[in-house]
Amino acid sequence: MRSATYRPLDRPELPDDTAALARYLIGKVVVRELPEGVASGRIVETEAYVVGDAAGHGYRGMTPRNRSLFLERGHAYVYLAYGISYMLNVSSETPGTGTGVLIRALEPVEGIEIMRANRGIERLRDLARGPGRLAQALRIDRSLDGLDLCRKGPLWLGHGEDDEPGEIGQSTRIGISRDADRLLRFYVRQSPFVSGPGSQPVSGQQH
DNA sequence: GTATGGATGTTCT
DNA sequence: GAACATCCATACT
Repeated sequence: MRSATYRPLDRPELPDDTAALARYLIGKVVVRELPEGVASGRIVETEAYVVGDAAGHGYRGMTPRNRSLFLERGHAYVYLAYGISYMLNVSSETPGTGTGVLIRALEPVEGIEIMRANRGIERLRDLARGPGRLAQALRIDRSLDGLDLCRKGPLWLGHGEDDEPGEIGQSTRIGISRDADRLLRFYVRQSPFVSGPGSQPVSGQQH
């Protein structure tokens, strides 16, 4: 695999609005720098947790766990879900807002053997299909919480090699109950690397 | 292929 | 005590 020379995202170009940021991040690249090498992947699925959203972790104010969500947009918010899986989020909007974008799935690009070792499985499609799997593949945990993702470092965001992510679908979010009807999940329609069982294009035909 | 239940940290009622 | 932005092993159709 060629060593990709990605350009980090510029904070000023990140959309202010959380849903727009979730849409914008599709096709961008998550880069993880580890001692044994670089692992990276294209973002194929995101979810927005917006202002006034009862499903958002920042909805009820700041706690020791979620304080990174209140940073200027483009910072990492990492938390442990169900005591088992880490989740990678990108903070959004103006500082103090407490909103963000959950990165739900990647198409592996670089360092695939590193991801296989971290996950303990072989199958390419399952390496980063789902937020917990993605974090495990890239060895993301709370030590990366609060990191500036717009600067090169142990974890950062870059532009893809082309800006053609493909047709983007929109649907309800997965695994939540509050504010569950809002179409705040974005994904690459034809990609096999998006997580199920969603993938149901609410805007499309399904009957 | 689908369905179900267990593991388990943090927050909230 | 219950809920939760999940994953995996196991059982079953």
